[in-house]
Amino acid sequence: MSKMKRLIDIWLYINRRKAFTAQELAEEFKVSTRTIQRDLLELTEMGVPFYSEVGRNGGYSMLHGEMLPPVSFTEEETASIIFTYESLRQYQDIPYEAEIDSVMNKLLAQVSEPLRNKLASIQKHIFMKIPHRIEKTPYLKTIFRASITNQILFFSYDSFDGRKEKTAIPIGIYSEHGYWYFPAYDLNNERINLYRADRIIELREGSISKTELPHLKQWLKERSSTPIENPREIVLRINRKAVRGNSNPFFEFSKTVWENENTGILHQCVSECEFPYIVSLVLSFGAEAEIIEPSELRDLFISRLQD
Amino acid sequence: MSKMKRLIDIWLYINRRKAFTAQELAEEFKVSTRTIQRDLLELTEMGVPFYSEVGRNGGYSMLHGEMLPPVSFTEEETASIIFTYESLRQYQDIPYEAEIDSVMNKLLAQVSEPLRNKLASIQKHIFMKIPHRIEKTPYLKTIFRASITNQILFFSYDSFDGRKEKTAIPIGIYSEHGYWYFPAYDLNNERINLYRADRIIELREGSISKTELPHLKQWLKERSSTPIENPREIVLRINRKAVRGNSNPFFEFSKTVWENENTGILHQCVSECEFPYIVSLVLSFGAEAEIIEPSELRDLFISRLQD
DNA sequence: AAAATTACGACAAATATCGTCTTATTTATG
DNA sequence: CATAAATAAGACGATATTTGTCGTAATTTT
Repeated sequence: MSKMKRLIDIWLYINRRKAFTAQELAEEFKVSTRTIQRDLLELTEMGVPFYSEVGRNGGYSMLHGEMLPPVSFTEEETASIIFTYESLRQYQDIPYEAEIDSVMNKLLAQVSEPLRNKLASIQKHIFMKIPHRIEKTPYLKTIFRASITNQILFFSYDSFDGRKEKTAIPIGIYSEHGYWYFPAYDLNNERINLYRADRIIELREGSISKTELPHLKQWLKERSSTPIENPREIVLRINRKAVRGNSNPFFEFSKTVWENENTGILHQCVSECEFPYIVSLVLSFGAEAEIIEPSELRDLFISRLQD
Repeated sequence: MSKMKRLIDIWLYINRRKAFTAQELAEEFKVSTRTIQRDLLELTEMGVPFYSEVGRNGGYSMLHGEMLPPVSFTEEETASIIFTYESLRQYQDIPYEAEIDSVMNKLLAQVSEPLRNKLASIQKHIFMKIPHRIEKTPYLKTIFRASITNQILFFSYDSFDGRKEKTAIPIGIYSEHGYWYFPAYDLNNERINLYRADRIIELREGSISKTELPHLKQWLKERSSTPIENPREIVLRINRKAVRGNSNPFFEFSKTVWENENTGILHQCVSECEFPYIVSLVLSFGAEAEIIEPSELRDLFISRLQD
């Protein structure tokens, strides 16, 4: 086996354990410990991050969170990384902003001039429109990290009815309409509440907790599969053009039977507590929508109209 | 210089040019041409993509679109790639789906078990809520590629008033509310129109065009900086809670003076042609908002209410 | 036909690598 | 405080690899 191959194999091998000795590697790779020492010296010079402790019970240990073995991408794979990075750049705050920049530099640094231009031009041809938010979310990365490690966070929260002190373990972060939200297990009332990241005024990191918590995706899934309370069938008459111009997800899940060129009858099953929302929606359509059933919804609509 | 270092340097060197000869490299690296030939043979075996042409004016040329030189990332940088990939996964369709998978595999393949779990758990703690769309956009990548290379596309488009045949050059793609849009230079009417990617029924690729076109970001910028036509100052009285619960970007750019605990006066400058939209908005607030000025807007509101 | 180029085999010289041995140092353990 | 188990590193000869030179062949352009 060539030396070059062995060096890479040693690199891979030591990456898989957190500690190792020269002897161990010598047996694994069937060379003398002296050779291993020389190899390790060379890997150090190449920037592979480990340190040694001399003496009994000594040995080598990986420095964590450092360089991983090199990977080689194709042009299209590199393009995919640049594409996804550029897509997320529209957010005011995202975790890993610094890392995104350094990855970008590493990828672009070593390619040829024309390819660099080609890859850079990807950035000019992609955009994600998200609502622009002025609120800063400086704690986003801390929250995200805490959600992965189950870390307790103490924070002041600017809630609906004033500032409050919270002690909670985040279970993940998600974005919607340009805001970042994080459900977190509140240690005081022992349930999972939803917080908005930009409403944190001050934050302190606590210890790692052992509590078993669902992760974000489970939580979202459970939440969306909760059966509708007080389900009610509603029927609306709507104008085709109104629906077409509207990108409201309400229409995605409803069934519409078209009566003629312009109007149709829409059936949808919603919870009774969503009636006020439906009324707002129909109001915003003006003359282009009409409530047919149930009569309570009609009444609510009319009383709102009179207000 | 060790052979390993020279091989990597040659790799980097040849990536920066599209063609080279053995002699040229021999002079550059101060070794014999025979050694260079042997090095190139080895690089070929390692998958570095170039081919040779024998004879006078021959030499080596890079094959483009293959493997790039290896890069080594830190743990956090790897995490950032996984984070951004996972964020975009919510989209029904994105370009580079296959490449995203293969990058993911390459990155996860070589790390140690615990780190792999740690990186994989990133995926469980991040989510981007975007409106779920059922419409498929199979041509998205083709459109995106065409926008980079200035390629002409022929397509059938399901437009507002029926199916139409189009000949256009896309200048980029962007997403909004879960849909993908692409402005494209229409060769028939010689202007840039906006299309929605999922409304393409059939698509054929044409030749590369030489036309000088603005790219997406320029176009978006010009579009947003177009001065407001018929600017009008509007004044609303609104309820604080209503604004708080609403994530409408309309409120981001307006100035609100709070009269007391609950209500405030909002000033905003909008184009006259947006009046119908403002009326919808105020309607949807019901009793929680009131139009103060201008009187035309009030009248429009009242007439809409009567409808 | 000549020149420029890749392709590759053979062989000896140059260089690098490796194992063994050695010495020194550090640290934990009993 | 001696001992065992580690790293650290120098010296040196044996072995392995790399390199340069030379030679031959093939291909392509001029």
